[in-house]
Amino acid sequence: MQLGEQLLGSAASLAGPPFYPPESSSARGGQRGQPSSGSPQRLDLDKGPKKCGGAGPGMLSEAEAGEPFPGAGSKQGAPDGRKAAPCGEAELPPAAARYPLDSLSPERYYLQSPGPQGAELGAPCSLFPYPAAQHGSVYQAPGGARYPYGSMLAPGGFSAAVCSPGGRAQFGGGGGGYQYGQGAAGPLYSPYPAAGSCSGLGALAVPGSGSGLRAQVFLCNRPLWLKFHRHQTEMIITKQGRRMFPFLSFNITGLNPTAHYNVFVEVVLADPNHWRFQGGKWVTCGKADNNMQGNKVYVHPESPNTGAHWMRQEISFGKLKLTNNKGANNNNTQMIVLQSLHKYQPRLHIVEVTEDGVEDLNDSSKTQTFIFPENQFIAVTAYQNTDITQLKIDHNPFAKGFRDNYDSMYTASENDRLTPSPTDSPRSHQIVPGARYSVQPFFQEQFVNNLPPARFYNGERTVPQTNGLLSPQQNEEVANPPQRWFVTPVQQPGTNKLDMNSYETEYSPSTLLPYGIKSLPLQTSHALGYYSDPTFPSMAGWGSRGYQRKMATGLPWTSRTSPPAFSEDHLPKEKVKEEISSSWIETPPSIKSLDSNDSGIYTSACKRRRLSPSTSSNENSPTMKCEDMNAEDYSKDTSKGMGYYAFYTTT
DNA sequence: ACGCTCGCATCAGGTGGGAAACGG
DNA sequence: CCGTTTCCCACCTGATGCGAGCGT
Repeated sequence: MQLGEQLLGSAASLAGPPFYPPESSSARGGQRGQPSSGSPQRLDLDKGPKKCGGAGPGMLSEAEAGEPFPGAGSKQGAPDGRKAAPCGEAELPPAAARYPLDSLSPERYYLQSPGPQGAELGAPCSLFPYPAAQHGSVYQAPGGARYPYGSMLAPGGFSAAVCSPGGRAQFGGGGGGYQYGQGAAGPLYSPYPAAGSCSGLGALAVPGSGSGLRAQVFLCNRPLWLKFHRHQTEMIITKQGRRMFPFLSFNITGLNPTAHYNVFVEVVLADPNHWRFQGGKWVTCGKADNNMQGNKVYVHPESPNTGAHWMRQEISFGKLKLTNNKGANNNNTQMIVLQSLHKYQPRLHIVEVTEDGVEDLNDSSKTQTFIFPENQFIAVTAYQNTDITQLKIDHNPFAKGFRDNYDSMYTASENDRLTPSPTDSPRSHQIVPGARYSVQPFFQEQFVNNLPPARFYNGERTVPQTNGLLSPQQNEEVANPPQRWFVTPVQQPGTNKLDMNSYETEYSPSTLLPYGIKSLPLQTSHALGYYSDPTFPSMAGWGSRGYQRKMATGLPWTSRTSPPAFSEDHLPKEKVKEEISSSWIETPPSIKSLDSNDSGIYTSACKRRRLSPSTSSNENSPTMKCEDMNAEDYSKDTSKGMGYYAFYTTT
């Protein structure tokens, strides 16, 4: 409990949003009758909804501005994928017990970043750690104590969204605080730096610099999250629990390789409002019920583990499930209990612990919290916004059954078309200035890519699609790299075809590395990801099985170093190549041959789906092209798509 | 005969849609 | 009556098991 609270507190402080005593909101929450089902407590809402109307616009805009992008989802692969991992998900991670999640944050609100759109999505900064400095303003919660926003932030300022340990003290045990923030206060807390403010990397905290190591976290599938966020991400919650999609996937750097850490995600209210989808927009209506009880924390199954372990590969929370069933939470540590129609903010907590997993509650400096505003989402029992639905269908492999056909993807309304228009699509990249590519998130492709699996194989896919897929905003990001994106991996000449074709090559987060990162031998099949071993966590949505399968084993995994220097310009292509090449993921023993993978996926796609004649999967299909593609070409393409990770750092 | 790889079948589980049920 | 939640459905992915084919 304490830990949880502390964490929260710290997080809050860093995030900027202060924690407030839950009083007001909690009171209402308690009234609700059926917490379990999560139904939005109508009591409060009832009145609220009507009110909403008015509030709508403003709130909406924020919501719409969307920062949300979910990313979760993967299935088995993932967690399990890391079979090698010490802790099985099935088992209650030791750490889990330690974080009484229930007590943690149910009542806290996370101050939502105001989210100037520009700042959020478009701002190049978004990819960078949010500068703490900008959060300097103090947000005074109604009746609450005031917490300086960024007070906790590292001096360097980068911690945008990061909560520093020190913050805990401020919150005292009171459990209660919550961060507020709804849009109103906007400017105050947002972790988002003012547009363009993100100055440079220089500001970034360097791991190890200063007192104590400061971790830096990258949101691996950020592009996908952003895409959802633009429309205000929605996450389905069900009694049995529903996986997030997109799911949370991070890359961490800056940890002490030998120290042990618990890594867990906490989901807290992003604002004190109850939301309702009205008139095609999300509007606030009434107050949120912050009394909702239930598990709010999901401890990564591999916790505790060494810093080296966490930094070695991508850390995915693909198995994390969201539920509205209070009753299920105590027993099920894989589920986080939420309330429908409430906006939530996931937080990543990294707590240094002893080898046996015991944390030092007296040393707040050992806790670091990272918040990515684009991860905000509204919990729903049924999708409200069709744009979100379409995004889910287009990107979540398990929802392929709902894709009429690939063509449809292209025929979708321009407004929200998820997939690239003919011009945007795959080949558009060719037209796009190289500069953009460089910035372009490599990973984006993975997540953003709407194309059917078959398309994934296309070697070109990486770059091209990315561009095409990017929404205008995203494109902007590309143009002005919001955060730092890492260069994509380059095909290694020596690798086999599979590798070439494999997603991992292109998409695997692992492949994306910040400059200067050194590769480490990959031990486990792959990142802590949840998408099956083969699959990359970050791939969240795609079947990864195939691709991974024949990934060359033994390829060294590259660990990331501090990002500071990411600018593409600074990255020598050669170096990138090296890194990429060295970043291959090791293939899990269980992995089958590539052929089976590829063929399986690819063929199945062809068989099952009607491929559009013009944009046939073949055309885009990496399968063919990838093979032909030489390493160099590949590297070019990949190098274009640089970043994938949103990078946050605590200081 | 043994081991390995590949292909196929099967199963478990995830997904959104739609209709029904529920509750204010 | 309306909004929300729940349940069931068809479809899909991914993991696994089994047998066939091949090489040693």
